[in-house]
Amino acid sequence: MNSRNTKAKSVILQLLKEAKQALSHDALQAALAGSADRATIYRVLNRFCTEGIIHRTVGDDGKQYFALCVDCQEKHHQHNHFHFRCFTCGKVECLPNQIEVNLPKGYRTENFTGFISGYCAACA
Amino acid sequence: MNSRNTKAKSVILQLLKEAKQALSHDALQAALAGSADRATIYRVLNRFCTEGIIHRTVGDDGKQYFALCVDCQEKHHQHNHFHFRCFTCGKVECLPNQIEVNLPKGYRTENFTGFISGYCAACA
DNA sequence: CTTATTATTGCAACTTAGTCGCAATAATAT
DNA sequence: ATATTATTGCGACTAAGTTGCAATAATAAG
Ligand SMILES: [Mn+2]
Ligand SMILES: [Mn+2]
Ligand SMILES: [Zn+2]
Ligand SMILES: [Zn+2]
Repeated sequence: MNSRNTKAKSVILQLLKEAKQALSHDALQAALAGSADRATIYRVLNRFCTEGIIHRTVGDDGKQYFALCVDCQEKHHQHNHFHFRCFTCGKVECLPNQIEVNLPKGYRTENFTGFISGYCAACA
Repeated sequence: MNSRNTKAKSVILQLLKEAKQALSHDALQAALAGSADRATIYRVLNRFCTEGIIHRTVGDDGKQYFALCVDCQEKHHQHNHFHFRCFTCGKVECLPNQIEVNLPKGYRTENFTGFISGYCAACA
């Protein structure tokens, strides 16, 4: 008996699908309008992350943002892309380009976070 | 009557100079060993940032890290570099290479954050 | 040196983001 | 229909960072 289908899970996943951008916990909570508990939302998001169907990035505002995995295969995840947050409209989007970073000899990457904030084309 | 020389400011600056890496608030607080208040440390760091003598980066642990500006001119700051945090020894270092990110047409960068965590050569 | 001005500090209260224990609920397997 | 246990809701908790306010002390002025 592994994963179960629940209201909270399907609604949160649906919201992430529709959004086509990264969402923060509080954005989801607002969209859920009381239909799921605060802690539940956190737990569902964390579960989705470990299951590999969404990925997490930490913004320069110190908040976590979650987005669907798009170019990821079941086994091989590719998350070395930047995220852009617009100060004005607040949206956080995954930028398409994968980034290469030269690490010093012997260093091993476990987690990549790229985050740029500023003004999007519509708001600039 | 602009900026004043205080104990807290000079000690914190000294610690950042000696460290040769990025330090978190709590690392500084521990090093200060009670010689400066929690809030004071935060305020000094924020002041240093706006004065442009240090720069701030937000880690994938959600914490802020502060490091001296090295390649920065008075007017032109260059902070488009990644930072590396080692899970084992905990150090956070500024990586030398400046990074270019292709933004969509019309986007304006205000803030760049690059953060990689994993294991450094000594700890891997 | 003495006094006045005000940048800076210490302290406590507060906010926000996220986690966790535990009992109740409900999805699934039998 | 029943048993199992993943998931939820609630509340308490932690950690990071900010802010108001009165006290302190660095510097400028006399
Ligand atoms: Mn992915
Ligand atoms: Mn700098
Ligand atoms: Zn925008
Ligand atoms: Zn290390």
